[in-house]
Amino acid sequence: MAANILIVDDEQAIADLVEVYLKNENYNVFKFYNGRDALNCIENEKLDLAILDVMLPDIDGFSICQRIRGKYNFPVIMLTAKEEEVDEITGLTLGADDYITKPFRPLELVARVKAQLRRFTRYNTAETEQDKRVIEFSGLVLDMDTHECMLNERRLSLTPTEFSILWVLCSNRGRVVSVEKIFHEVWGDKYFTNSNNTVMVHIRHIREKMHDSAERPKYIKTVWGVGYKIEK
Amino acid sequence: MAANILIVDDEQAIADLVEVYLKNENYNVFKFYNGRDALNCIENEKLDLAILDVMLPDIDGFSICQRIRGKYNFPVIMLTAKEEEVDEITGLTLGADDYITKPFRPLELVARVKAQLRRFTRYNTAETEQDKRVIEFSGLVLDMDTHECMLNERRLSLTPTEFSILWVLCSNRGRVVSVEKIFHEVWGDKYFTNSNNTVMVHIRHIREKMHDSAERPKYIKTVWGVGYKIEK
DNA sequence: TTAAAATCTTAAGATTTTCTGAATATAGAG
DNA sequence: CTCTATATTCAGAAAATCTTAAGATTTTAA
Repeated sequence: MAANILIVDDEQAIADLVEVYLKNENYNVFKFYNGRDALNCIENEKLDLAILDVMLPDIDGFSICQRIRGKYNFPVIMLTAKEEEVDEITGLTLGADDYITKPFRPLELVARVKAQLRRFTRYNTAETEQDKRVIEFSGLVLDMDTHECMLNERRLSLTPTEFSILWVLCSNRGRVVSVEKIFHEVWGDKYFTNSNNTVMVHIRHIREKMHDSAERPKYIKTVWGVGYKIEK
Repeated sequence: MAANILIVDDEQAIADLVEVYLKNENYNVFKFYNGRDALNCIENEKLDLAILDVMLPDIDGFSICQRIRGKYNFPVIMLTAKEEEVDEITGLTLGADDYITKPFRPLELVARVKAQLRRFTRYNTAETEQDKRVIEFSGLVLDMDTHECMLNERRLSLTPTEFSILWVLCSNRGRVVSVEKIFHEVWGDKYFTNSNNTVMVHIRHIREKMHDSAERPKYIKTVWGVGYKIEK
């Protein structure tokens, strides 16, 4: 059975985005644009995790978090705008299990959600490849927590974007991943444009660091007309 | 029971085309040329999927998508024209489950629709031959996701068009497929002309890669005056 | 706060792959 | 044998991908 997740953010675009990515992972999503409705949901639904924006027009995220802590026992992830960094410590001490600063990568959000759910054994049962925070196969090791990447004992220093792209490719290995999908996963929809080759340039850089070549690639293969692929 | 699918596009030709292909797959199609009528349909019909053009004269696809997200729980596929201004598109595609850029192949559209419907278990029950994304029989394996093709353990590297044509032949195996039908499936009606032999050339290339010959073909047989056929 | 470094994005052009149409050849039907 | 449908070949056009580099932006360090 899928976990029930609450998302509250008065920025509807953010809440909607989060909803899409969570639904994509087959979670049940309860979405609200204000604190009042969220509190109501908390009382009436059996939740497994809550994602709360700190700044809400009516009841702020901290208060909601405290309310949850008082009566329930499920993890809470706080969303904070970059400018509110001062409050980070406060939020944590008030009992949030994790916090994410906006803007965030869908990939990152989903990874954090899974990490929190994992702490509650109920959802440990069928851990798929996609749920892992460390990917390791044929000489390649990727660690989502540290963003470290090792290839045959050699350490590749990847930039955040490069790491994210490689992560997407690796967590879908054996399958072809379209450029569109990479965009979707790494940047999120709102940065989507049709006419740029940003992904390609990053792929190029990753290949370079892997000592891989486009013409006869050992790792990242080009599937013409479809996308990129890493062999199983 | 067949799924209910909404298609909205102010380019009537596109909407009509999509309608034809979806009806061909026995879906119930609700077709509209503007956003207002579409919204009305969303409220009154029990939909299973929506295909929305981003640029509509009255209410844009993005708004419709948000409206759906807010109240319902079915997948949304967005249609975007490649030529559309980047600025217009940025931010407009938020929240869709998949994207297809125009022009697209009917085959591709149908495949994406099925992929989305599959995510909703309700329609998993009676998966027919046509719904599959992998075709496998007598030593031949075609994978729609990766565009990979294996013939007796040997890997054929087909171009996108070649793959599409072979897919059409295989998914209709045992039956003769006319050149016109191949055109219809792979390119869509509007590109159909009688005065070229493009399909033939592609068939030739496919046969070559299969080590097949026209005079005594093992796989793709020529049915004089009718079309091509792959034995069951 | 400012400067330096790292990273990201964009754009233009090069390269590679794929598609198409024309010319010509071959094979089957009547 | 003739007519027509299908096959073959190939070259130019079109499309997708790759490469490079410069400028913009963000992060880090002083």
